[in-house]
Amino acid sequence: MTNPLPSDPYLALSAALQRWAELPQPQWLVVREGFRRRKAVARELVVFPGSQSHDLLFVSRGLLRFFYLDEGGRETNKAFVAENEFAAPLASAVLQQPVYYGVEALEETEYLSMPLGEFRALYHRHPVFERLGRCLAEMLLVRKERRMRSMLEQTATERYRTFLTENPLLAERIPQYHLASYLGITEVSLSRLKKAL
Amino acid sequence: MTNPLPSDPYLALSAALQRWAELPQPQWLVVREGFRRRKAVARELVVFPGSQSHDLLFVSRGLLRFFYLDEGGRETNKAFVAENEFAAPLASAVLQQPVYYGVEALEETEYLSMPLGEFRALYHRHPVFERLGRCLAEMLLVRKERRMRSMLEQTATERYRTFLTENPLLAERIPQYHLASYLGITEVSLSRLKKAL
DNA sequence: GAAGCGCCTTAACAAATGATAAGCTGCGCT
DNA sequence: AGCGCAGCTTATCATTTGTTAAGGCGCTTC
Repeated sequence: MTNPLPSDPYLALSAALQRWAELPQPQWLVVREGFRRRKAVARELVVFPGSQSHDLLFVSRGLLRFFYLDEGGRETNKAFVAENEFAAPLASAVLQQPVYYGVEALEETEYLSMPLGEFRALYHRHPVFERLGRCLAEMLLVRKERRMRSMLEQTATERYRTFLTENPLLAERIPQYHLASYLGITEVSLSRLKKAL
Repeated sequence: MTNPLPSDPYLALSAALQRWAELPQPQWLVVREGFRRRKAVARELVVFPGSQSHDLLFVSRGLLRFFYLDEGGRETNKAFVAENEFAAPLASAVLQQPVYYGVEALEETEYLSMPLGEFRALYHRHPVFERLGRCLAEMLLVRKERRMRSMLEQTATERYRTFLTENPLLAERIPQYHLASYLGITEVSLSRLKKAL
């Protein structure tokens, strides 16, 4: 049985943005205009690696997997982004490079998408947009900082345990082999250290 | 023989900021007022791990080493910051937590320091400060993104080679065992893979 | 129910890395 | 010169992780 009253993704977006800055109605309308509503079925490729289009994403339902793709064709999971979370190829945009990762939907996913160039152009229009941009960058930084520290300080086993405690619900939605890649090990190795409790 | 005309660190700071946004004279003076000039001798501890004071740093001469300190007392190098580079415990400030890393001068270092809380308070005073804050966060994000990708996709050997090609001069200023820690391996292991060319 | 597929586990072996200890080298100091 | 120390290397062995291959389990599809 699905939710009989599906919440408006734009409502969720508005709430998320308001947590960063008080967004006056006129400016909110500009943002709302920029974001397009999109859907992806499970296993659908949302962003193709090497894409020239940079999009700011906001997931309202479902789960996205972000992955690097090396020359050998091997994937390494970079992040998982679920409900009410943002994602953006900020580094690529700043450096004016094509997006170097791909995005795949792990479940049927509903999300909002706005060209990052368009969003960044707003910075010059009104200070509140600049603030949103700062908060976006800071949020991404905090996320990456936590991950970086975890990778440098912890062993694979510790990283796994940490992930489970911090994302108990999310862990059940992610296939083991994708989680392993995210933790920086192989599926076999993860299975092994799980057995060792 | 030292430089007979030592450049003004504030001049370097101004140039660095101007690269991010056109900073009008009055606002520049506010920033300049906030930054204090400091020096550290080689091996001096600039920031003690767990410190409650969050500082925005700008190195004008020398080299700083940023390191995590785990419960067992073991250090892991998080970053090296040299001339004309910024560093800031943005994640800690955003989450309102004590700084979870330490900073040590690897050489005699001259730097400018401003309380991060003071800097962030400026965001509400003028849009140009907000822009500087955004650019600061974006820069830190780009730096961390590159590092993260390198850690996930590359082997220790590849990371070492990459570091050498991208920072040939810096590599010679960093002791091997500190570089090893930065690369996520031990000093012994680095020595080993160097021999294997 | 048989076949196919996705996901997970297990086993056996190879490779990479850690831990510990010992020794080498350059350099500053007295 | 002799000493002490910091930084680097080397050797040895233990541990972790990767690789490859095989099989199990549940689910869907025909």
